[in-house]
Amino acid sequence: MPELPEVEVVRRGLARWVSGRTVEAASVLHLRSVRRHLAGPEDFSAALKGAEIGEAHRRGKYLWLPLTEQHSLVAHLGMSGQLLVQPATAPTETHLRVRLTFADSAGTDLRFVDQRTFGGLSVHEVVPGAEDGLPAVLAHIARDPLDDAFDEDAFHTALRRKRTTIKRALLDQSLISGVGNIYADEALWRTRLHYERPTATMTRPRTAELVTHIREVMGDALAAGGTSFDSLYVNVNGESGYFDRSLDAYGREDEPCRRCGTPIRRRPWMNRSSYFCPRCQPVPRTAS
DNA sequence: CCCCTCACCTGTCAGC
DNA sequence: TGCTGACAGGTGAGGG
Repeated sequence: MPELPEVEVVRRGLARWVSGRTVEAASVLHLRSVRRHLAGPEDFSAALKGAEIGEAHRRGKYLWLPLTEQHSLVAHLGMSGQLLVQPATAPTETHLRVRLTFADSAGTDLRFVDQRTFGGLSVHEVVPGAEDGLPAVLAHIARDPLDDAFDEDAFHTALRRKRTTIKRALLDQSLISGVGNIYADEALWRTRLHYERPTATMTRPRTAELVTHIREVMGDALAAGGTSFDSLYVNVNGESGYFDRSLDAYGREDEPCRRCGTPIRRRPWMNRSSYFCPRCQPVPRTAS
């Protein structure tokens, strides 16, 4: 499942292999993959036809490519999405949903492949005056912690104001973007925070520590997964080597905590799972 | 307004 | 062998 580091790898691949090219045609092979393009698939294809693709941008797990001064193509990979630059002659993937062809002689196309169709592509209006072509529909997404413009003070203030728990807050994209279930558990383990810690009890130094650990865990993942983009493939798959080697909490139920040896526990949480060390990350004394 | 739950989607795997 | 259900989880609509 692509999280921020994987999406950043995709962004770099798009920048290298797609930016600057002119779209010849866009074919929609699965309606659900363009459901966020409210004007429908024909309008989606028409908006892309003949457009010159601009610089590749990312905020959290969203990607966008400016098409004109007023419109950008937005991509979200969801749970299983991939953007692949393939030789035009390569066989059609089982879950190919959208294909873009280009008006040049490079001989490659851009394919959106998505088994579970949680992700999608859509064209949206740009925030007026936004030089990076930021689509208005993404304006509410907070900066991510790898972004120079990430505002740690504002994040801390928002945490203090909320009456919720820390892991919910980490997954709230309007507070901080790019953190998914896996990196939330990893960062909380590194910070020795229980996932149900009330956000209102966070101190400024504790927030700073947490943000540092989020940056580190994402940076480690980017370093481990960032080697494959220098190829013909704009590759994302959840099987990056990082996941196999470097996780301390996520997916390690009953395995010993790498700090204290206590078995890692798994708890059902919001229709998913939370993994934590019951000794390093004790349950907060108060639940409110 | 704020917070929480759940639908959406498909492939894999454990258990019967 | 074949069926059933749990699980994976980002996002946003809708309910309380």
